[in-house]
Amino acid sequence: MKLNTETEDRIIISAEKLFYQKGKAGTSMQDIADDAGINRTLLNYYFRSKGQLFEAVFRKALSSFVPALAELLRSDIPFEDYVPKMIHTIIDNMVANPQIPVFVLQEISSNPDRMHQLIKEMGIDPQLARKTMEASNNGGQGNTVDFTQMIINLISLCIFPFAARPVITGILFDGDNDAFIAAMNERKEHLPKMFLKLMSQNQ
Amino acid sequence: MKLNTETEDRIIISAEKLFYQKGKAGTSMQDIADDAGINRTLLNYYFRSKGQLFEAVFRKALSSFVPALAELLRSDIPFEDYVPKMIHTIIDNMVANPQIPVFVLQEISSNPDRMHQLIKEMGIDPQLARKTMEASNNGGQGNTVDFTQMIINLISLCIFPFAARPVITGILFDGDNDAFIAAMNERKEHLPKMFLKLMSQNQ
DNA sequence: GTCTATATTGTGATAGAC
DNA sequence: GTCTATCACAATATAGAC
Repeated sequence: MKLNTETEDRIIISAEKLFYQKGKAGTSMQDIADDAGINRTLLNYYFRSKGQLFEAVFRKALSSFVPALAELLRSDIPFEDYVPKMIHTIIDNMVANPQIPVFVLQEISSNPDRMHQLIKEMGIDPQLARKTMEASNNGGQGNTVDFTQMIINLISLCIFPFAARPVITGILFDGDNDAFIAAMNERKEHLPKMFLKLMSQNQ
Repeated sequence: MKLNTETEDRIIISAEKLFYQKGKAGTSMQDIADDAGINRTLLNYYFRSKGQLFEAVFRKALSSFVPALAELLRSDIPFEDYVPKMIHTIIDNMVANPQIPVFVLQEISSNPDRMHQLIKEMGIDPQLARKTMEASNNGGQGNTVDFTQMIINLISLCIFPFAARPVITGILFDGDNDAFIAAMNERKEHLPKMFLKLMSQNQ
């Protein structure tokens, strides 16, 4: 087709950059147009409204990491087998797009009502999730509570450091962003070891 | 003094509520005035500008949990001794104010340049933090790397669940917010046990 | 301290020429 | 597809009456 879809791409790229950093309300259509180097009205031509443009960016952000999380809940292979794989997947995703966690969490926090709808769209069935949790937990003494906590631990350990990246880099790595990234990559080995130790003791 | 400072308090209360949920740009002065049930121009009378009102709210939010984190980095008692205390302190703080993590992280993400200034104001010396980390780590084989990771783990495990509260409540607790809070309180016992196991094995 | 009125600028969105 | 011109409205902020 036309090579002119280039314009649409530039809009998306600039919109992502600015929405990620400043949020929806903190970014004006003019800001995006300026960043993309195009006329402001073209944003309306391609996406009709700011809301629809934001929606496109938000969905794209979700789709970049939700499938991995959904698999975590849906999979029926033993928990300890896919923990290392999940950790690698999530952290690699976060290193590639460190701004997404805060962006998504802020949007969900602003519009909590969306969660129901989003959970459906993401193909996550809470009932199934719970069933999976209980089933996977058959080895131990039936401590299902610990299993729920384990999932919370897993995503917390993988995602939070990126949500708090400026803080952690500033305080623990003296502003050195490369050191932060290196530490995150180390975590891909560090965290699985941790989980293995915990699980070998727990059952 | 005058009981009329009541007005100022109502402004702060409404501003916190709205800024926490919708962010700075997502909240208008009119929104705050309406929520507080007062005239819009009174906001300017008391705080001069939206920026200064936001600043007051932001500082107050920081001061609600930064001291605890600062102590975590500054303290010279052995790591394993104050881990349980820190976990209790942080989680209790988060239960009382679950919206603060996203609020603060979003603001810092929007204005990363502030970090330098904030670190100074919070009384945290990165050099001292590192020294403390290395000193506390004298028992083991000099694996300082793991110690940095441990601190990241500690704050991740305590704070992230609250940043992702709507997501976790929606997916893991079927929308039941009380169940979420209960799980968070359980974590005050669960997490210290976890850390004890890890540290007893690590050295 | 609290209100009304107003100044000023910014914003999202559309119509219509090219 | 891209631009200019324009609209309606919302936003922050201030001046001045009470």
